[in-house]
Amino acid sequence: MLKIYNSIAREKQVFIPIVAGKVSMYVCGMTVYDYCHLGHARVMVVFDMINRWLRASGLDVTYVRNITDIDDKIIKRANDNNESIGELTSRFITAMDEDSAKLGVIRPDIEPRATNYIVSMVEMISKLISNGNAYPADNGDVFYSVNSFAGYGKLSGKSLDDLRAGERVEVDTHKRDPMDFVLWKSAKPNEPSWDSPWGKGRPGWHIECSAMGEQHLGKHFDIHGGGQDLQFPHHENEIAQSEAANQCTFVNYWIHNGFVRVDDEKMSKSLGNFFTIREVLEKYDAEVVRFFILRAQYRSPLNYSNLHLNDAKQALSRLYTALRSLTVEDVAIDWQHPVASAFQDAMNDDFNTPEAMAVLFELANHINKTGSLESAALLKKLAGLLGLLQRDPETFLQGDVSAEGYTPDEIDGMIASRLKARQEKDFAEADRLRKTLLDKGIVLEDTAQGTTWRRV
RNA sequence: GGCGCGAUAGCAAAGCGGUUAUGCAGUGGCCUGCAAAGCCAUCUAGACCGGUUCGACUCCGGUUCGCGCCUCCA
Repeated sequence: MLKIYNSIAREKQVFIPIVAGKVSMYVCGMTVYDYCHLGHARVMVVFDMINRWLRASGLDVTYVRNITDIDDKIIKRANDNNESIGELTSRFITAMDEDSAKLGVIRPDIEPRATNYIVSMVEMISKLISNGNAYPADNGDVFYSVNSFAGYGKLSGKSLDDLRAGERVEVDTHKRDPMDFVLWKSAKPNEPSWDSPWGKGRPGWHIECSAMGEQHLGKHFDIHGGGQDLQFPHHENEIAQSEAANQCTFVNYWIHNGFVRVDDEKMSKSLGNFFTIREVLEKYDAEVVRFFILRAQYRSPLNYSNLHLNDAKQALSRLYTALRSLTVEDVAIDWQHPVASAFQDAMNDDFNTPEAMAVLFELANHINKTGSLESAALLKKLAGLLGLLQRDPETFLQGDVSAEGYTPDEIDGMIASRLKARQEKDFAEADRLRKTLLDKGIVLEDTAQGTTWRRV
């Protein structure tokens, strides 16, 4: 029985799909004007893990993750770069796909781009106006009237009075209420624009997700996710739009993942303290990064540092070491098995990956003690549900993202020389060779089957 | 100012009203020519103050500190 922490209820709830056996899930994806950073990596990996677990649980999942390919920052960046918006966005969509593939993320079923759904957005805005939830202002913008929607604030736990008291919203004289937000922005010179009943313009940010969600998953669907920072105003506004337009509940379960931090501060563009995924992948194996992300519960803050990545690398090495030199068969998971059952319980408890991983380590310990092939098969299979441990162990243990030092052939040659020295009881020479390799980060391990090596 | 989240050992990170979380690092032992890996053992916990209870890291209240949202943000 899967339980999910539902942000709108502020508690864990048993997950009951709208249609038995099926799940409709929408996640707010990236605005493509720059490379993805580690915060984006967390969203991609966390919801990939959720997607995988829902499927492993036998559910038929439709996973939609949108791409925002039109907004202020994109327009500005394209101008700064002297390139077209299309060039800019397709460049960074390609980069995003590369990054996510490296992190072992399975592509969502549908990846809609905002600019392909302008018509749906215009329709939805028209509906909101005729329902009395939105109004065109005299400057050509169309605003959503927050006062017209009784449930405004139910996701973020904010009341309109509190929000107004915050008084951080810039006063726009065209708005009836300071909290009203824009659905349609009238075109300014040299900006991309589309025709609409209110003149040329482009959509506001929030409306795209309401429109694309409805197009692909219907007016009412199961799960909507994204980073914690989207809870307000983005998701709050989505609810206001969709529920006012469609007169029904928009989403049953809201899932928000915690931030990646640097020095206990949120990693963000505006703070400038972010690391791009590709920067990190220059130093660390992508699977180590994925392991690092899933080692924390998805709602907890996750501090990024080299120390923690190194720690994660050591831990993942332990799992791969347990599978080393074992021939693992691909068999179906027996969920009656107590270990598999413990893993399942952990995952069903709001996707508790740290506890699920503890089960994997207990399995590794058992394999190391007994050499059980059955346990090895189970370890690989369970870890696979998290998108981990699917490579050949030697490939992982001997891999080196920086690709410096000796080549495998050179290492094998030195191992052969060392073996000869050992046979001749010339341990000084044998140790010298071992030390030479160690200085380059190569550790030798003498086993009954011969000498193996790995990179530290 | 309003709303919310958190505080666990050297570091990271979970569950749990009473019984070893787990990983990394450390220490001792086994193994090894010596190592490494592995195995065994082991040291470091639950911010502070009250309350509930036979018993609290776990529940309740308060204090302190940290973080987030309230403006674009994953």
